Amino acid sequence: MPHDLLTEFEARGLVHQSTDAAALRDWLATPGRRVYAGFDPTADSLHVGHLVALVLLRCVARAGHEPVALVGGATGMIGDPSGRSEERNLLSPEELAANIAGVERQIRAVLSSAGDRVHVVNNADWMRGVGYLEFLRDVGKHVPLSQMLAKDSVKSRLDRDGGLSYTEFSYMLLQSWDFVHLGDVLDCRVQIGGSDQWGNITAGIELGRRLRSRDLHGITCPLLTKADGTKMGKTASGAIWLDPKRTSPYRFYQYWINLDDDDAGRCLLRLTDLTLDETAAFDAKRAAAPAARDTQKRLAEELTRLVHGDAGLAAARQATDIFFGAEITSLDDQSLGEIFADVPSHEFARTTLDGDGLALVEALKATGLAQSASAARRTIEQGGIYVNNRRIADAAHRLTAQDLAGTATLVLRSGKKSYAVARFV
RNA sequence: GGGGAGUUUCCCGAGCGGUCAAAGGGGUCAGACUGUAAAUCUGAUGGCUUAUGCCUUCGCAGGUUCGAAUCCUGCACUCCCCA
Repeated sequence: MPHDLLTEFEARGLVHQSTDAAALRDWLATPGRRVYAGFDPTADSLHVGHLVALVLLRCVARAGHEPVALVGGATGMIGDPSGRSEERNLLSPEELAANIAGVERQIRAVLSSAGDRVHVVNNADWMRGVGYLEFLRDVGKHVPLSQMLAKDSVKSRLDRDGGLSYTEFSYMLLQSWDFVHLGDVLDCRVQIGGSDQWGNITAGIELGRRLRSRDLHGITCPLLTKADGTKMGKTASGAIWLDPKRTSPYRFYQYWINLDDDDAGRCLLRLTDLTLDETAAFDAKRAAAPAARDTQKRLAEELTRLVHGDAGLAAARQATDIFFGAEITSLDDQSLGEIFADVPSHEFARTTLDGDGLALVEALKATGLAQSASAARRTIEQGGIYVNNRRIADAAHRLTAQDLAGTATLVLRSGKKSYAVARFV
């Protein structure tokens, strides 16, 4: 590592706010320091928005320190009001348990390259046994209400109609205590998080000072946004998840491939392992030959491998080759099944192909590629429908055995990127 | 409590007795161009066995009329002003 961690973060545009930089550098000058980031199990999978924090932790490991990933088994029961405009619904214990398992697995997978220097902890492990009265006396007593009320996350909510419940208000105390506790047991003194976590982080720092006379530090990274101002990782059809069951490796890969030039450049810098020299080289290539989209390809490759492994990347690439390739003529069902595994599919009775066959319009409706028969007809007439990547412009077209790509499968496509598989069994 | 304004198709917003499945914009979906980009341009955008056809839709329920999103009555909700 040519630089210390903080300099590295700064060079990659990953610092939004931080506590005293000199003190931070000083503490991080010793290798093997522990730095933590928390992840609340609000769903059974993390999404792209969480990727930044994970990447930060990976960066921590690369810099010779030890990342601590905290899964919020306890805090997840409460719900963080930060950055939220409305009160959260509480999760059931079953949901929570499932979410914790899913999130923890993903964290371990993404951080696996850092080996045994990674610590994954769950704050439920130390919060479970803490009694309410005990907590109020040991922690609550040391947190001034004036400071809690001054936090933006609290203020903005109090100004709203919905307000905020005592439960969510207390969230800050739990996270503060986590920070102090990790200082106690792991000598972890730095917390990193998204910019919306600044209030919670500083609350923890303050508690550490009061309770332990300990110097804690915090860094927040800017929210990743796209050039158009929207959040990175959000699409019209929802978030991009890390769980392949929610977002297939192919769609994950495609998300990055489709980023525009500037966004791709920033993501390469912020989300990948590439050295600064390497990212600079990509900047140059992009300026010289934007059409080659080298940046997008490398970015998609790096991140898909990080999240889905080599196998996931291979599948995504193979699917991409087929999807954006020529007419599909001779592929066996097995390959088709694998390549299109993540594409919506629909089964029809084999006999529907007999005689006149199955109306294309019906097939489009059944697979969900068209909302209604009318919509299907319109799209066909506008030249937007393809069977096995061959355009069909006749709205009255009927599918027969001749249209099969494999022995029992054919591939439907609407527009450039929406696919569906029809299987005839 | 008194007075006023409003509720239209995914969203905003026109329409104010027939020519209204309803202008315009946004969004979305296709097409062209291109780099699986941006911008731009074109078309489409309630449903149906695709039909100068039928059905559903203009807050809800009734009514007037040959005919209503448009008029009347009641109800619900929203907003504004005066108390």
